[in-house]
Amino acid sequence: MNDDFLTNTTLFRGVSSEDAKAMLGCLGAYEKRYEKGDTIFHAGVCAQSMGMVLSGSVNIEIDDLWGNKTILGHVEAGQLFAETYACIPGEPLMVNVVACEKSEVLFLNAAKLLCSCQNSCAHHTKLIRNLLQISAQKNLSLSRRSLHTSSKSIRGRLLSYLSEQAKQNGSCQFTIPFNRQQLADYLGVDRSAMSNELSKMRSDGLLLYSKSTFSLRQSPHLH
Amino acid sequence: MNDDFLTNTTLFRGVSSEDAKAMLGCLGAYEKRYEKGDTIFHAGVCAQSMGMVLSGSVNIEIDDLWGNKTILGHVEAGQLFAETYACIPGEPLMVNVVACEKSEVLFLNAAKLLCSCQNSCAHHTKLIRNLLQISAQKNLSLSRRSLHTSSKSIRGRLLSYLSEQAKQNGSCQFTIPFNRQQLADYLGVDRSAMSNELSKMRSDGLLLYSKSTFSLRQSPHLH
DNA sequence: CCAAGTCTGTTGTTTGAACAACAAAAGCGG
DNA sequence: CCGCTTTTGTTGTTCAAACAACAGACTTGG
Repeated sequence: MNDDFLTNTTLFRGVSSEDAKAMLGCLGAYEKRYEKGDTIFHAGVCAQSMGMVLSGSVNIEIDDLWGNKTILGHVEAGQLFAETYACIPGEPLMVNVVACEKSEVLFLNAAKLLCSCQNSCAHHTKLIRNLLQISAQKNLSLSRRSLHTSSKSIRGRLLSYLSEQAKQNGSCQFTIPFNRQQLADYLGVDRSAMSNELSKMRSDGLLLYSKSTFSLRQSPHLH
Repeated sequence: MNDDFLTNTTLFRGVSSEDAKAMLGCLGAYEKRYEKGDTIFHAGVCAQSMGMVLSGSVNIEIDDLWGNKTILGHVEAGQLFAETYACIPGEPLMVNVVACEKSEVLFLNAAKLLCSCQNSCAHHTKLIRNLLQISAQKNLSLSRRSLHTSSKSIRGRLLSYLSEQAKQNGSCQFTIPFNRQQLADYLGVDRSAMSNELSKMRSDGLLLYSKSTFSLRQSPHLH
């Protein structure tokens, strides 16, 4: 792990690099590596720890009884996952956490983070404040997915998602963190139907793309 | 407001009734009344305050460009809304908050709650911890909706939602907080198609219902 | 470099859900 | 109590998306 990796994460923002490292012991931290496709947390278990992605990235997924996979979110280096469950001890996960690629994860003991131990860690309060921010952000990203899946048509969902990506990147050209199957799972539609719709949208002059890089044309707000 | 209303809310849990009341001034609190259907917060605005439902209930909704309404959640007396936006100053709401019925709302200034003013309010830290819990819970309820809308069929969505309601109520018979239109908006399906599917499920012997009260039969896990 | 596997795009078929329109029932206010 | 509004249920039609099957492009590792 890079020396100032932690200070640049949202969780440790405002804590010096040395202090952050010192806190790791107090938080029962340990690292682990995963290969692409490995399941880091299985739905149903109670997570003792929350995870911070050190490298690579992971997806938050729901698999229902009928085999549908739904991707709720994508977590990149520096970000947390399962912190929700960490804040509600005893709550079983309703999602799977799966490595998108070769990844390293830092686990932090949730109980230790939340308890107000007065000993070594003067920064506990800071961390809890940061965690509140992170939780609120996660709320937004869950709401955002609901927004993108609120349209009943594939085209509507694609436009909703893609125009937001463009906005987030501050450019009409951008690369998304999903391949076709993952994008389909995120938007809750069939992959082949989605590929088909993308073609139509291209021939309608709405956008260009190759692989995971998209380029939106002038009027993505029209349907 | 009842004398020990606040102490029984998740936000003020652990704070005495007197202390809670004393803090209200510090939090810039004020009350407001709404009629059924009134919009409390409009999407796009930046909420200065978060709301606590004192009586009645409100829905969190998304209206997309094509007129689809999606209900993300239902907030009852004692619970908060817009606290996500309170934690991320400057973030515009992507949802509408609409009164489900005649309701009273207590607004609390977000900035004042989050700042660590050392003056009167010794309980700020407590409140922030409670807010973290609340945020995590809201995360769960958003994830839960994603779970219930992950099936592509109306029946699958209904079964997912209804079996969870049964579990939450600890009984096969329970009353849901939605009417048909609201349930359809929550599950992201057409109301009439949903009514139709409910009839079929009844004649298939899966459940009984009248108005908003349902009674599940033995095997709600089959499709 | 080649072979095996993965990812993406294409097409045709089928189906389930949206939609529209209406009837019946329930709730509400005067 | 009666008329008006809202809610719920029913039916038929239409259409978009799921599904299945496949071909070509792209990766990857031996």
